[in-house]
Amino acid sequence: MSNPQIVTRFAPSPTGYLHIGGGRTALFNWLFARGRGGKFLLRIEDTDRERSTPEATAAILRGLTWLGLDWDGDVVSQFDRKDRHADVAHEMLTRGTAYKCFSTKEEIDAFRIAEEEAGRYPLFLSPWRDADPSTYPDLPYVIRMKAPRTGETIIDDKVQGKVTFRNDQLDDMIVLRSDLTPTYMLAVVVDDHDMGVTHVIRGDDHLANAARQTMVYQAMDWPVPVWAHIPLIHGPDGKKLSKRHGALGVEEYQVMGYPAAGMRNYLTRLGWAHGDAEIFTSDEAMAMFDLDGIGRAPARLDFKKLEHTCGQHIAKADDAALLRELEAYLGVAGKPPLTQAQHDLLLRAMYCLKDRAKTFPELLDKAEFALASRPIVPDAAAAVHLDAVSRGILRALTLQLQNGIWEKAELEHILTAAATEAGIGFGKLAQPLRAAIAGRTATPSVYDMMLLLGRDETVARLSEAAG
RNA sequence: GGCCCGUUCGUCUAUCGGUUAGGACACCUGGUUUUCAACCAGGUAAGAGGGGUUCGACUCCCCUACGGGCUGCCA
Repeated sequence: MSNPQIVTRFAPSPTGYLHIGGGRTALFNWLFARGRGGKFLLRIEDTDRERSTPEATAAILRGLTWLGLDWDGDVVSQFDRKDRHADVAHEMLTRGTAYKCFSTKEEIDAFRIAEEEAGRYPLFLSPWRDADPSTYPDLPYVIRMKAPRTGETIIDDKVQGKVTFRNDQLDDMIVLRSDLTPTYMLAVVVDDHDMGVTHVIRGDDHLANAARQTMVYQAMDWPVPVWAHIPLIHGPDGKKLSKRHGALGVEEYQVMGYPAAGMRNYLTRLGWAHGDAEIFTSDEAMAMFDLDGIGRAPARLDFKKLEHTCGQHIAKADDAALLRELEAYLGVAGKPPLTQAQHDLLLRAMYCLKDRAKTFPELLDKAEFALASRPIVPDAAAAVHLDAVSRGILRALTLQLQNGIWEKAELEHILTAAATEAGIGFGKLAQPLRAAIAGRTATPSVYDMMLLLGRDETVARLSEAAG
């Protein structure tokens, strides 16, 4: 079962929260590695000192943790490895696969602008590429890769297929900046190589980069990893996901009350399929997941399906685990924590709550009977069921409930008889009961609630409502 | 502008030259029901457009349209 040669990684840049698309990328890497006994590594691409923040790193780690995506080993900071990156850049120099370029940023910018205005492709070709080192000035320089100028570079991508790039379309990219810090193009390759990454699964915005990165691998004589560039997620309107679509950060989904297992399931199925499999656990997903099941087209977010998937997972969840996740939700959503009594009652009630909710807010709403304390204040919809006639029936019922045995068969007997006596159907009786017991119109079965609450509490609520 | 990728029901997708184009969500109808949720039965709904190749194309090729990505001393 163990397949030690498989190593994947997730490598976000810490410039904000964990994006929902990033979460899915991480998920795919995690599923692929874990399903094959491989390793899933985490690297923070923090070489951009201007935009990287420790807060963002913390947010990314929180997001991954909430999603249940555990990584192997320590989190790698790309910035911490800058010396190694610089060493590799200099080794490329020695190997003759890179060169020093003394062109200034201003010169290059001016060149690009001029070329674009002339309607040409602004491909900058450094005059220093083949310069004699004896002519080098004593000025700051960058190290550029000496990329092949002819032929083509082929990316054999597990998702996109074979993608060909003409080498004369690619410039000699900078690998080491004039301040001696590495660029992303160099850092990713060096890190992926050093970390032993075998499969690079990432967003397809990196597809073109893969060609340039391949050149770095070749320049260093390193084995090129297996590529899998997955399409980005789009908003419901098919446009690139942006702020106006609402929730972008993974943590926002936690705050909205979606369970992590449901999120994982939904995100796995978004852009990936394995026959007709729709609802599955993460273990099942690991067993099924494969790179060629990933679609080539960007997928759109569909909240209805997300909710349905989450509902299925809530219904199947273990009571205690679900309650634990519910309490975590309460925390992040800024809602008051459960008292011990509420906790205990909710745990006993979970069996009749979990199959009627798709999200935690819904579950909480159905659980109102267990959370509220007397006096029960009915909401507007429930209040209409507590008219004079209903209150009379409730009053009569209260007397009978004080004596009977507190078990379902007996309660059924009493309630059915009460309905018959009042000349109404059971449904007509159930609504005032709900209003009195829970203050709501949508609740679990009245029997479940009465049994859970116990005789004293039930009778007290009924008599209060009866007035 | 150049290069690259994509396009099957409203949405996520199956299909890997021959199917009445299947499933799921959503929606509609009916049923069940103690409200909500769930559940059962049924239904509406798709190969972007145009050319080829082929006995036969959703599937292979080309063009167009639309969407996306890259084109930084950002990642």
